[in-house]
Amino acid sequence: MEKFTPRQTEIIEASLELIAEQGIQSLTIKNLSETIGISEPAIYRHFKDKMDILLSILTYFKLQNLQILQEVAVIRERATVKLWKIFSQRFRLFSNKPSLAVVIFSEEIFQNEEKLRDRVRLIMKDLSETVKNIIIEGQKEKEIRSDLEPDQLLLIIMGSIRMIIKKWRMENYSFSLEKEGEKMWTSLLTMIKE
Amino acid sequence: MEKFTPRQTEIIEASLELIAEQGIQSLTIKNLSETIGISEPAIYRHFKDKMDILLSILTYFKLQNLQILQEVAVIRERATVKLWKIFSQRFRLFSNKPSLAVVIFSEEIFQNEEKLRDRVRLIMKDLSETVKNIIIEGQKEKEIRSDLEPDQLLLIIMGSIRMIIKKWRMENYSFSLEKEGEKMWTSLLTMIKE
DNA sequence: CATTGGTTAGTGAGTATTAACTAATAGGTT
DNA sequence: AACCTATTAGTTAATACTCACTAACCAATG
Repeated sequence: MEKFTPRQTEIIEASLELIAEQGIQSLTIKNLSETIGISEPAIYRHFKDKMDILLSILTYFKLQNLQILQEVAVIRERATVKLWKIFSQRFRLFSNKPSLAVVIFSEEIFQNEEKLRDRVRLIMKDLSETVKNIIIEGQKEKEIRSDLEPDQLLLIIMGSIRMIIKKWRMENYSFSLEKEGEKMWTSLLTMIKE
Repeated sequence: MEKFTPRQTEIIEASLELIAEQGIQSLTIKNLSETIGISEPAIYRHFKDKMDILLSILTYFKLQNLQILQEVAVIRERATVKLWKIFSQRFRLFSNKPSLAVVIFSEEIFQNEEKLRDRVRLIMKDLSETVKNIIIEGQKEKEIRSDLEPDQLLLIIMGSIRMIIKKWRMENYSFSLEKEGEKMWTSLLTMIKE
C-alpha cells in the first residue's frame, strides 16, 4: 500500500478539514492552497489532479481502518470484547480527528464518481464483514442472542454506532464521543447478549 | 405554510432527482433548466435564487413529514403500533420517491449554509421528539423495556431505521424497502419490547 | 547539474445571475 | 364583441466570477 509524503499528508488533512467544516463544495484547489499557505500550482507537484486527492483521502482512511481491524483479528477474546475493541478504537480515532468522521460518514460526498463510490463501498464492506463474522462467532458461543439473524444484528449495531457519531457531529462535538459511545455500546450489549 | 405552484414543484422534484443521481454538485441552474426543458433564466421566474430552491426542497420534505407525524398524533393505539405507523409510512414515502431518501439522509449536503443546516435540524428534531415521547409512553405502559434510557432506545431505533434505508440506497434500491423495513422493525421489536 | 518544490501569469470551461425583450393570457372598460 | 392593459412565463445575450489545470520560469539542494 502506498505511503504519503509529509506534504501529501498535509494536503489530505487540509482537505478533510475543509470538507468537514464547509462541505465538499469548499474543497477547491484554491481553498486548499490557501489553507496550506502555498500557491495553487504547487498542489499539482504532489497530486496528479483533484481526483487523485479524493482517492488519496479514501486511501488514507483505509490505512487507519485496516490497522484497527488487523489488531482485532489477532486477539483471542470473546466476541463482545472484540466488537468493543473495534468500536472503541474508532471512537478514539474520530475524537482525535473529527474531520475524518464527517468525511467517512458522508459517503454521499463520494457518490458521484464511480471510482470513489467503489472505494467507499470496499471500506464499508471490510468493516461489515469483520463485524458480521464476530457476531456469528458470538452466537455460536452462546454469547450473543441467536433468535435474530446476524444480518439484522449487524444493521442494528452499525446503525446505532453511526447514529451516535452523527449526533456528536450535529451537536458540534459538544459531548465526549468516547464516553457516550461506551454508553451506547453498553445499551447495545444489554439488548444483544444471550 | 407556503404552497408551491406546479412549476415550482417540478423544479423541486427535478432538483431531488439531480442530487440523488449525481450529487449536490450536479444541482446547477443549467442542469436544472435542461432537465425541465426551459431556459436558465426561466428558473428565476419561480425562485429568487438557488438558495431559495434549496430551502424549498427542505420545506417540501417538511410538509411530507409533518403530514405523517400529525396522522399518528391523532390515533389512539399502543406505542409500538404508533411507531410502526411512523416508520412504515416513511418506507412507503421513500419507496415512491427514492430521491427524497437520498437527499434527506444526506444532511451533509445542506451543511455548509447555516440557514439550511438549521432547517434540517428542525426536521430531525420534530421526528426525534415525537418518537421519544412515544417510547416514554410505551415504557409507562410496560410495553417497551424500561431498563434502557429512552434516549438510548431512540438512537438505536433511529439508527437502525436509517441504516436499512442507507443499505437500500447503496444497493441501488435492489430490494423492497417496505419488506426489509418491516423485517428490521420486527427485529427491533423483539429487542425493545418488555 | 538534474531533481524537487515552489512561483507568476495565464487558459478555457462552467457558475449564478441580470438586462432587455416578447408572446400569451386574463380581466376590466367601452 | 372589441379594445386596453397588466401580469405571467418564457426567450437571447451578456455579466462578473470561480473552477481545475498548464506553461514557463526559478531557487535551493544532493
